[in-house]
Amino acid sequence: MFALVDCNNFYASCERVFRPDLIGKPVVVLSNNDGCVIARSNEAKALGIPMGAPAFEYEQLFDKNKIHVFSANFALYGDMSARVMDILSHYSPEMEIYSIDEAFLQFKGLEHYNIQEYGNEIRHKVTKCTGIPISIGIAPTKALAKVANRIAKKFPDHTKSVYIIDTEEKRIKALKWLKIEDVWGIGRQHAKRLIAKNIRTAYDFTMLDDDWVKQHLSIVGLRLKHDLQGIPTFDLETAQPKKTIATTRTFETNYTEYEQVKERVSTFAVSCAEKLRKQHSCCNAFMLFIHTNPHRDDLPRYSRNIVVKLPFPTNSNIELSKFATEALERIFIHGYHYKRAGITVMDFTPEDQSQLTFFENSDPRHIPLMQVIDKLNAVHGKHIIKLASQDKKRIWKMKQEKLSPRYTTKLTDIITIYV
DNA sequence: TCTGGGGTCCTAGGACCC
DNA sequence: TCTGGGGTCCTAGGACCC
Repeated sequence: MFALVDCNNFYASCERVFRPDLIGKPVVVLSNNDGCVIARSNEAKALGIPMGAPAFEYEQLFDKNKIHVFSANFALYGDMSARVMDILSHYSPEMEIYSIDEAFLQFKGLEHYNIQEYGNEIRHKVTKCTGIPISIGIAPTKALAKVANRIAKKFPDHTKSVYIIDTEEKRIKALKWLKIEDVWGIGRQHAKRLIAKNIRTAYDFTMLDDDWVKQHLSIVGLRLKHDLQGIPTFDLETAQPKKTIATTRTFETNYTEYEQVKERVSTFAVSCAEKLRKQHSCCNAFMLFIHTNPHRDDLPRYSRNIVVKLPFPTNSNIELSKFATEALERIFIHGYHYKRAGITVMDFTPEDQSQLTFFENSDPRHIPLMQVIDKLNAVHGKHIIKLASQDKKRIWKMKQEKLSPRYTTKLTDIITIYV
């Protein structure tokens, strides 16, 4: 059996852990730059705030309904996630962390356990130790565990937030209940096509012909169909090193000057280099993009990206920053109002086996240098050491007007308890 | 009028997830 | 005025090999 454990309204729940006065009240969390809504408590959902709602359009609604608004506090969410995952790992040696707020557990050798009680215990433990409410779906396959989780979430009173699909009757009932557009792996495009064919539920989908599914939804869709039929098709996946790593940001204001954009690009390159070193990879290529605000019709639009193959693999801040700013020179055009830029590094080789090339190589002195920089940044705070091309005067800042304290990761932000 | 039969690798685009 | 930031996989088609 697989269990899918999912934290309820995760970011909103993290904020509430340290603000218990907000329990039962509407809470939303905004994306970077306080741009749009990325998490909502149940009360906020009930008030009709959609996922991705632009904050500026909903300001009045927030005020009118006394909705508590938070800027994204990823330091807090990442730390709370680690706590939840740590607890979950005690309940099964086989676990896949699927996202910041979800994990699959595989249950083996629990045939003589009462699975329902086991699920209740996990739920109780996580809530007690972290304050984060969770829902658990348990079923013979991963896709069905996803379905069960949805039921647990939708009917918390009935299920006590733990639902098990362990009979054919339950499987069919669940699939007939689940709308096709809510099936894990069926996105907008597929849903549209399926509804046009009068496939309205997950059950209808499992009744389709294999060949048709494969032809229209590829092998991915066919595997999903089998998994929903109760034939185990998806295995637990172990953490793999990433194949691409990106750092991209929307700017708080429009940038018109090359120097402004160059500073951001240099910082994105450094961020990618740091992430590369964390997984002991070097990149052989990257993609840089810049574009103007696509939502503004009154300003001329410009959007370009450039893929650069490197002469040698690297994960040095200095080299990557240099290549990135050189690439920027090639696509930057004066006169536009730039709103967003980003870098994706790709085509990785392991750090310890980068091939020396004939003509040009990564500067070997950068290896110990980067080690020292990483160490200093780890001990003395993020980014105490920067390149001269980065943000000396802090010319940029992110809009974060409603940021909560870093309760769990910064000593000065720790809560005070009055006894 | 008739024009072979295999492969591999790479890339762009499209779909999906959180 | 103000609209996020990451990832994965698959397929088709083109370029190239013999």
